[in-house]
Amino acid sequence: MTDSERKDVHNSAVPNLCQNCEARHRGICGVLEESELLELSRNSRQVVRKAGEQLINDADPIESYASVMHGVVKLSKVLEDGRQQVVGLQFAPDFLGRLYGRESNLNADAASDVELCRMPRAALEALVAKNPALEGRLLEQTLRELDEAREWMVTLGRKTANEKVASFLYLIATHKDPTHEDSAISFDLPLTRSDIADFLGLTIETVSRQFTKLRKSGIISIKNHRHISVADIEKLRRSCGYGSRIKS
Amino acid sequence: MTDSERKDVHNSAVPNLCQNCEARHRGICGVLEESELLELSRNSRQVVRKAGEQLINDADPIESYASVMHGVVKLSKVLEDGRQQVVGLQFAPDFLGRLYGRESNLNADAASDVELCRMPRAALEALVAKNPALEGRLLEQTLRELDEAREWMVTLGRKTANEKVASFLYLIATHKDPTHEDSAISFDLPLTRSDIADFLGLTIETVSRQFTKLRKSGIISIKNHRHISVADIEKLRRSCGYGSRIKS
DNA sequence: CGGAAGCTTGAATATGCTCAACACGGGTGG
DNA sequence: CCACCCGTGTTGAGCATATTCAAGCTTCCG
Repeated sequence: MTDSERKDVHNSAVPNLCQNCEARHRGICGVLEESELLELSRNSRQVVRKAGEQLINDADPIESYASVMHGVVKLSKVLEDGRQQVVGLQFAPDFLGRLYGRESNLNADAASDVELCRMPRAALEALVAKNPALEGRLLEQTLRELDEAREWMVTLGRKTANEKVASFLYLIATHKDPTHEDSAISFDLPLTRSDIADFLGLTIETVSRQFTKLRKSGIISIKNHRHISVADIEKLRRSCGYGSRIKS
Repeated sequence: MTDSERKDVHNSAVPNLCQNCEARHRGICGVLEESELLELSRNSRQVVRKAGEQLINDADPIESYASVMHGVVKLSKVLEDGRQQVVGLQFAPDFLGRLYGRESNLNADAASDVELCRMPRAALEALVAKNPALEGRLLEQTLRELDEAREWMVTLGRKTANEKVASFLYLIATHKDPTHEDSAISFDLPLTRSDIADFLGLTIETVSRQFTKLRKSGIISIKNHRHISVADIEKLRRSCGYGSRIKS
């Protein structure tokens, strides 16, 4: 039991739903007063979805927002003829939904099995209007997402297929282990080859070939198509063509 | 003389610098109280830059922010080996600068001749902390930029060269005339072929060839390499592969 | 007028795509 | 238990689109 859990247990004002939610600490709920959290949680519901299920449709009017509690959510857009582009991935405890939007403008799907904490639009917006700190937290996340989107634009526009796939693996790896204290790391891919292709602007065949190439060159090893081991994260990083994202 | 100008003239509290600035109305300054505007303007300076001049470097620490008063600013990122990607264009009265960032993370260059209104970092951040409405305005702009970035990711990842060039022209055309009351429109390109190529993730040769193709198919006509006339904006839109951005 | 920068065009090439076959694993049902 | 199937992923061969390299043109400006 961690310190923060113990504190929560002794503090009757923290709602059950929020006890073990990451959004309570690092997510948007981290800036809320006890009374605000209580009020919001009364309106919130936990939602569970299987991998592949749609969460939000492009054209849907926005009736609720959510925090990602567990799993990976895939944001995508499609062209008329069906071509698809994944424009973002959201992990816990990210906030989900286009604030102030009329409609969503993009699709959100469960990439893995996910748990969300869904809250009604009006409840959140009322809270934002009342508490500037919440608006600040949302601004921070939006700025982070914008940075990520622009970083990815470089990948989409200027990198080779090989660099794209390496960049994707590097993204997932560093997300697993942000500090990367260790030079070796392994993880399960949260996306199918098809999703990866749509994220990278490639075909599944090309993605597959580049996986093979990275494997044969010893940069990664693959088990069961989904489990990736990276022996030396630096070597992977050097395969990315390298973006900005410089270590300070 | 417009109503708002007359009002400003009769109101001695509106600083000279701000009299004809778009940011005063549609930009970030639109949410400021008179006293706040006065305080901010005392710290602000108008800055003029020629096309091609660098405004902000990737690695620069952030010491000031700015509003675009006139012209077009190009945001870009480069890979180690020099490959470049334009990740955004900013027009008046957009806000310029990565709020809360340690360094800029991207380059900002004058795409055309530009005028900026530059304010010191501390002055703006103090104002943001004091006035939640300003934070709200910044959040709105950031959300808009995020929408645009994601829209462009589709263009970069999934469109053909021809659709990319059409999408670029459509972007500029609709920016000139957001209502597009008229089906015909003409304008000067604010970017060189090289910048356009870097925006679209193509080479200049491919961009040039697609311009020629669009011209030969009668969708656009070109004068002096820079001046574009679109006879029927709908026809151009249909060449874009079509994104989302649905008219409501 | 001459030179430079920006743009266009052409021919050959390469990178990633398409189409097609096959492999692997997990689940279902005989 | 094995046979079969379906979803997912891999591999190969041929092809298409965009790139590269090279030459020539237009516009601007001294």
